[in-house]
Amino acid sequence: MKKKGKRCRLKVIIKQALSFLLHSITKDWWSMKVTIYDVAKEAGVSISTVSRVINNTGRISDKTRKKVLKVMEALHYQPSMVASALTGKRTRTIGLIIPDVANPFFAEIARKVEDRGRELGFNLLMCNTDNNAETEEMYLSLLKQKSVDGIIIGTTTKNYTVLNELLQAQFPIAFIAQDIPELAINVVKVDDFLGGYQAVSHLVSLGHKKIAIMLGNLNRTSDKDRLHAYQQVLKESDLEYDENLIVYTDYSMEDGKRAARELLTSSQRPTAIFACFDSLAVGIYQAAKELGVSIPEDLSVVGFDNTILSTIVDPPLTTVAQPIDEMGRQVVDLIIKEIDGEKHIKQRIVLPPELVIRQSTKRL
Amino acid sequence: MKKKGKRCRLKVIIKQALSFLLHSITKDWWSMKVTIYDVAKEAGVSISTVSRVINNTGRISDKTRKKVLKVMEALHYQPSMVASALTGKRTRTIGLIIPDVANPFFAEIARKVEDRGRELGFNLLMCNTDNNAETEEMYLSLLKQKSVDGIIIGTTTKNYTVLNELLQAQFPIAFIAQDIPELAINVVKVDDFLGGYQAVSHLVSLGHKKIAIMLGNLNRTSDKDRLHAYQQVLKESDLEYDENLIVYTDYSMEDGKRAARELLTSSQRPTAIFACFDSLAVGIYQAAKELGVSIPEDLSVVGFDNTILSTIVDPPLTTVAQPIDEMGRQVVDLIIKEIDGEKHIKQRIVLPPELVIRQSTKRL
DNA sequence: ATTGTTAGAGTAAGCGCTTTCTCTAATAAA
DNA sequence: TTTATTAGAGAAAGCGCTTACTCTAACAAT
Repeated sequence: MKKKGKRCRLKVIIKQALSFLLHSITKDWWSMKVTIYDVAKEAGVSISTVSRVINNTGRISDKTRKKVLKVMEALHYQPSMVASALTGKRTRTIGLIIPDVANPFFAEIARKVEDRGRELGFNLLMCNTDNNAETEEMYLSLLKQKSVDGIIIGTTTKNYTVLNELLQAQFPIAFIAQDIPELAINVVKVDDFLGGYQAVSHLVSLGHKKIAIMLGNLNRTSDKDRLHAYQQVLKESDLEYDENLIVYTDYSMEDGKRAARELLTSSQRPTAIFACFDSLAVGIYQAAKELGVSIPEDLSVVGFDNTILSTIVDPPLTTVAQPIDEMGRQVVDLIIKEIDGEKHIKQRIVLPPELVIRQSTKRL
Repeated sequence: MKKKGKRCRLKVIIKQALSFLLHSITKDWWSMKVTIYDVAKEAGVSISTVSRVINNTGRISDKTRKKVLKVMEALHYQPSMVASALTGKRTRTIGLIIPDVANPFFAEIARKVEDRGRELGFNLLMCNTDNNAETEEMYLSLLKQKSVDGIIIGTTTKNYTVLNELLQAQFPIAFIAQDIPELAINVVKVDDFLGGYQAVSHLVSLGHKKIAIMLGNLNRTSDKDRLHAYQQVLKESDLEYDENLIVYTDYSMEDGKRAARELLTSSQRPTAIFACFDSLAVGIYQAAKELGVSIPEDLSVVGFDNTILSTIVDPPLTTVAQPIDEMGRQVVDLIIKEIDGEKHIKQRIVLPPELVIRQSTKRL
């Protein structure tokens, strides 16, 4: 009575007083959290035995196991993951840091990641940062505080400090659609160079000579790679490289629209644009419509991502497909492999893109 | 040495041996999880004192507080939320159950909910169920096991059993864009009847007489309300009510497309369709395009939601706007109020919709 | 000078589990 | 029959924190 003092007070007294009812009552009407102690007492065994049947570890006689299981069911017992997390087990939760779920590309990624996570018994803590470094840093350390088992990052991190700390702490981290070449990290991404190459080649093969490229900032390796591809195709095709046709913007529709408006009204109006994200491409559609430029007659557009957007716009957008399904699946597998710690080696998985030709591009 | 046996072993020995370095070293290179004990020892106080400065409770002299804070910083100490959750404090995590983040409507909701949650210091555990009852039930109990502080539901639950259990257990729950009229629960939603009324009235005012409605299943109160509005407008306008113009489907683009194809090729082809979700409307656009039916010339379409989709399609979609921002904000506020337990009264918050007229509707 | 307060800080129990030991009884080996 | 094993289960420590309670020294009141 002294030892487990508090535990022995009101709660237990009531439980005991009513325990005779427990066998016949299946509904958890009383809803006082039932713990492993309650199960143990009710089953007449020790908590360690109960723990063993929960985790299916150690040796237990079949009779005991059955008895405990029955009681667990009768009491509607559900082990507290908080408690088990405290004693060293995983939280079975992973953090997902992305710029913005409202952006279809990331929404689709989030969906796939969650799906795979669920299959493997992990939940997703979703964090939107708008690529804001502070928010990102906040989340990074918050997630650690919450003891998530790992973090999947899809944002343009520049938080090398925090990141390095986590990395050094052996904290499981994996990047999706995003890379930091100078770090030994887990990455799953599409082959951006190849994707860019396919996109621009396609345009060139259609006879376009004045091809613009619209991209985010160069901190993103993916953007950089796509730009390099663009440059290389131009060079290989002996096309003139015009600085004015390189447009830096952000990643939203509005950004694309703004940039496109400028581009389309300039004296150097291109006949084709390679937009590094579908969302930018949509912005281009809108600007074009405003300006009476018709796609693909007056302007060919190639996007990147192959999100749902590309099938919705009119005309359907020719775009470079990222294997979002596969990517989502693989990051999760990657990070869980690291979580399980089976002498995991950090690796980069680069998946092939696929040019999906629809109706936004036309021979000149 | 016996009392805190394990705690006093290798880890602490190493820590002590190296403690003289701690003042000068700011990087957490050694990355052994630093606990409240380390801070206490380093600061020369008891853990309860450290706890007090962390939580800013009880009385502490300024001198002590400063000292402790300094050590916390030096050691890069971050309290474990798992541990504090076990001792009765909140996990500061709420669960969000929706059908599918890849659906723009829910993606936008998820975003707003997360934003407000972040402002208030809560994280979001995201769960996609595809409206599958089993998945939903699984999540419901999993979230409880993970001790989330509350659950926001945006799916068409039929899990009255589990739900009732949670409700009876006083577990904080709030619904968004979704209601179960026969239960006393927290709900934030748009006025579906009014929205439907606006949509159909608009169509009627444009001279349409053969108006179809496309909706999900009637388990959703929202769909039911919109249908009732449809019926009421028809009645008020003395228009013929034709069962064949009521189309039940699901909520995805594909569903909309399929249903629209049928509707548009039937002998009873309507001149206007009220789609209960933007996604369905987009499906209609696609079917219409396939069939050479032009919008709005041959067919007027009104959507519902006002997601990003409605501005992307061509022509821009006339739709009933849900105040997603406000809704997201309010559910979070609602549920947090219940979490904080300030004698919270369950309530339904019904927000006004707004008909946004774009170019998908035309006078007959 | 004596007693009463109280500010400031420490002690220790407890949260609900996991896990290492330890112990007992039953079975196998001698 | 005696001893060695071992299957099965309990005891107890510990995870990192919160908090009720206790204690002490300093100051105020008498």
